[in-house]
Amino acid sequence: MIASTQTNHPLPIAVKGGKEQAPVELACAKLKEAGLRITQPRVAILAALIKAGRPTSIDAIHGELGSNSCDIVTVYRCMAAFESIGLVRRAFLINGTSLYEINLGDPNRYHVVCKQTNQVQEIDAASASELRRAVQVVEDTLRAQGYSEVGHIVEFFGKSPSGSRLQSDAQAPVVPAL
Amino acid sequence: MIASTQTNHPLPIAVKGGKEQAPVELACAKLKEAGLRITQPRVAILAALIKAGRPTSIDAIHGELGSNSCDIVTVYRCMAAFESIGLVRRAFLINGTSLYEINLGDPNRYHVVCKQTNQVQEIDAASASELRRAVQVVEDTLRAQGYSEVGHIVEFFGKSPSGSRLQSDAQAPVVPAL
DNA sequence: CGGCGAGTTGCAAAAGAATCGCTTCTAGGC
DNA sequence: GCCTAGAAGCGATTCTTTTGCAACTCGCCG
Repeated sequence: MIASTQTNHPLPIAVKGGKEQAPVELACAKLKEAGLRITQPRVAILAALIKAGRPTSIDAIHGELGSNSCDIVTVYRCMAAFESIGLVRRAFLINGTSLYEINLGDPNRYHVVCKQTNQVQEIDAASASELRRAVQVVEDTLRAQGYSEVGHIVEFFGKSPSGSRLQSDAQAPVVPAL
Repeated sequence: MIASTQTNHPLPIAVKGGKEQAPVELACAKLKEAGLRITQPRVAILAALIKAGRPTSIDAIHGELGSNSCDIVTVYRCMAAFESIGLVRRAFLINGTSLYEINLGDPNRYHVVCKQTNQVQEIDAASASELRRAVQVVEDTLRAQGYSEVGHIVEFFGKSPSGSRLQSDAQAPVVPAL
C-alpha cells in the first residue's frame, strides 16, 4: 500500500491546475501511455525515485522500499523498462555502476559526483545550459552523419570540499544518495 | 624534442628520424618519470595500445598480446596504474565496461560509440573543441567551488549508419577508426 | 657484475553487478 | 468475474573486475 500520502485519486491536486499533477500520478500516466502496466512494485519504485529527487542506485532504491518491498531483480527490470520509455535517466559512477533519476520532462541535468562519497550534486544552471548546447551540436552533427537513436553520457567527478570533511565516513551520512 | 637528452639506448628506430621518438619509448619514459618500472608485460601492453590507436577493451588488448602474453589480471592492473599517471584515458560503454586509449599528451578526445557494434569513432574536430570549451567552463566552475581532482566522462552513443549494415557482425571488422 | 628488495606478476578465488530461466501471480480488458 | 499477456519472485548464472598471496624480476647498490 502506498499510505495516505497520496489519496485514492479523486485527484485532489491534479484537477486543480489541470496541469500540475502529483508526480507519481504523472509518472504512472507515462507508464500507461507507453503501454506498460501500473503495478504495485512500479508505483513504489517511482515514488522512491521521486522522493529521492536525485540520481539513486538500484540498491538504494530497493533498500528504500523497506522490508515489504519487491525483489531487487524487479527493480532492475523496472529501471530498464523505465529507461527505455524515457521515464528515468541514467547517471554513471566511475566504477561503471549506474544511478537512476526520475525524468518528468525537464531538460537534461548534469551532475558532479564526489570521488570520495559518491554524493551527487547538480551542475549550476549557466554551465549546464552551455554544456547542453555543445552536446546538442555534437548530436545534431551525428544525426546529420546518419546516426540514429543518438544519446550521450556526461558526468563530472571531483573531490568535493564537503566530501573531504566527511572523508572518514565510508558512506555519505548527510545525503544517503547511495 | 628530447631526443638528445636520452641517448642512453642503442636507439634502434628512434634515431632514424632524429626527432620523432617511437611512441613506445615515449610511453616508457613517462612510466619511469612516474617511478613505475618498465617491465616486459607493460611494454607489450603499451605497444598494443599504441598499435590500436583507439579506445580498446582490456580483453581485446589481452587478446592482442598473443599466447605468450601476460595474465589478463596484469592488464587490469597496468591499466589502473597507467590511468592514475595519465598515460591512458578511459572511455565508457553503455554497459558500464570501459575502453582504454593511449594518451601521449594530445588534447582530450571525444567519441561516439555504435550501439550495435561498439565501434568507436571520433567526434569531428569542430564539435569536439566546442565541447571541450563547455566542459572546461564546468570544470573551472567546480574548482572555483572548491572541488579538486576534477575530471569528466563524455560519451556519445547511437546507431551508426555503417553499424546497421554490419549489424550481423558481432565485432567491428572493417572500421577505419577515423 | 652479482645480490637484494620493493615493485610486479601469476594464479586461484572472491566479490559484485546485472541477467536469465522458469514458475507463479496479477493488472486490467472483456 | 474470467482470462491472459505482462510482471514479479526466486534461484542460479554470467561476466567483469578485484583481492590475496607466493613467486618473480627490474634496476639500484655495493
